[in-house]
Amino acid sequence: MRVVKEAAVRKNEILDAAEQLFVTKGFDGTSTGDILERVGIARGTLYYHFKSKEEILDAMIERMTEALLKKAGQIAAQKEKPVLQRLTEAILALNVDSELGDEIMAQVHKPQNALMHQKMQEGLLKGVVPLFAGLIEEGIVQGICQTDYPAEAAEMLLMYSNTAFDALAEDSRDERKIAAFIYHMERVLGMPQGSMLGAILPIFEK
Amino acid sequence: MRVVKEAAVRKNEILDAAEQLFVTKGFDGTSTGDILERVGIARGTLYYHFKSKEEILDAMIERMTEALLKKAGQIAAQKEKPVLQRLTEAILALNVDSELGDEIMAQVHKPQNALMHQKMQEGLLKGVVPLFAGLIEEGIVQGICQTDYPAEAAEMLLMYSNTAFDALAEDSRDERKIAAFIYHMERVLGMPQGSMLGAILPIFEK
DNA sequence: CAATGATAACCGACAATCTGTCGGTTATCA
DNA sequence: TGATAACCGACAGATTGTCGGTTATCATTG
Repeated sequence: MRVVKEAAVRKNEILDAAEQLFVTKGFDGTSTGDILERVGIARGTLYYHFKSKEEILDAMIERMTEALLKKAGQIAAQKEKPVLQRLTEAILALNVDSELGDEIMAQVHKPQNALMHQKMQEGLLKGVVPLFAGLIEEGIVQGICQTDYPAEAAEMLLMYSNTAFDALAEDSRDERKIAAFIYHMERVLGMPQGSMLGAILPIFEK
Repeated sequence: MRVVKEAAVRKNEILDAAEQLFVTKGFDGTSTGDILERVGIARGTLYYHFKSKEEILDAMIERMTEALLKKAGQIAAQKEKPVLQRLTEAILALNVDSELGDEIMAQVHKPQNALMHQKMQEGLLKGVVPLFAGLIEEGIVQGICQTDYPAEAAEMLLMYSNTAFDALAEDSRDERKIAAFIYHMERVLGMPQGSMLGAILPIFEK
C-alpha cells in the first residue's frame, strides 16, 4: 500500500501539513510525528525530503513570504494610484489580513513562536524594504514627501507597523496606536501633518 | 557529600549558570543536564526550585532586564544633564554595551535565540517606554522637542535602535544606520535637523 | 517485448537525547 | 524528636534524526 509521488509534490504536501500545524500549535508544539501522521508518510520519508525539522520551517516560511512579497509588489506597481495610497495598502497587506485568519496571527505573535515570527519578519523585511524605498523615492520625485534616508525610513515604519497592528489584532482595539502610526509616518517621511488622510480614506471607502 | 543551601541562594546559582550557558550556547542549545553539571546539583534539585526550563529562562531574563532598567533609570534621573543627552545615553546603555560582551550579544541576536531575544525585548520595552516618554515630555516642556505621542515615539525609537545598533555590533560598521537613526530621532521628536549633535558630542568627548 | 538494472521514493525499527516526575533521603531548626 | 526545607537519582515518556533495507518507475538492452 505504498504510494510514490514526485519529490516536489511530496514536499509541498509536507509543507502544507507543517504550515497548518505550526500555525495552530506553534513550531515547538508540533512534533515531526504530527506531520507524519497528517501527511500519511513514514519517518524516513520526511527526512528523505528535508534534512531537519527546522529546514521544514524555513521552507514553509519562504513559501509564505514569497506570497506576501508578490502581493506587496503588485500593489506597489499600480502606477495609476497615488503613491501614498499604495504605500498604505502595501503595509496593510503585510500586516492585518496577511491571508491568514485572526486567531492564527494571534498564535504567531505568541512568545512561544518567536523563532517563526522572527524568521518571517527577517525574510519579509529584506524583500519589502527596497520595495518601499522605491515608493518613497517616487514620492520624493513627486514632491509629496522628503527624506535623506528612504530605505531606513521604510525599515523603521515597517518594524513599527508590526507593533501597531499587532495591538489591533489582539484584544484591545487601539485606535490610538494607529493614529500614532500615521502621525509618525508623516513625520518620518517629512510630510506636513494631515497629508496621509487623503491616502487612507480611499482605502476604507471601497 | 550533600550540600544544603537556602533556596534564594541556590536559585541564583542556577540562574548564574543558566545565564552563561543560554548566552553562549543558546536556549535550545543548552540542556538542563548542562545546568545541573555546572551547578553541581541533581536533576530533582533543579526542578525543586524551578517548574520548568522555560521558567528558568524567564527568571534569568527578569534579572537581566531589571539590571538594565535600573541603569537606564539612573541615567534618566540625572536632572543636571540636558534631556537629549540623557535620552541618547539611555538608548546606548540599553543597546551597545548592555553589560555583556560583543560575541555574546551577537549570539543573542542569532535567529536560534529568537525566544530569548524577544522575551528580553518585550520586558525591556514595557519598562523603558514610560521612562523615555517621561524624558520626551520633559523635553517638550523645555521647548526642545514636540510630539502628540510621546510614548509611541519612544516605542518606535527603541524598536528601531535595536536594529540600528545590531548592525553595528555585527560585522559591518554601518555608520549610515547610525546617522539615519539620529536623523529619524530628530524627525519623530519634531526637532529641527541637527539638534541632536549637541546631545551626542558630549558623550564621545568624555 | 520481456528481462534487467539503476535510481528515486519510501519504510519503520532504533539509537541517542532530553524533559519533567516521584518516592525517598538528609540536613536544619524549633 | 519531629516537622519541614532542600536535595537526590532512577525512571517514564516523548522526540529528533539515522540507517539498512524495500518497492515503484522507467530507460536500456538483448
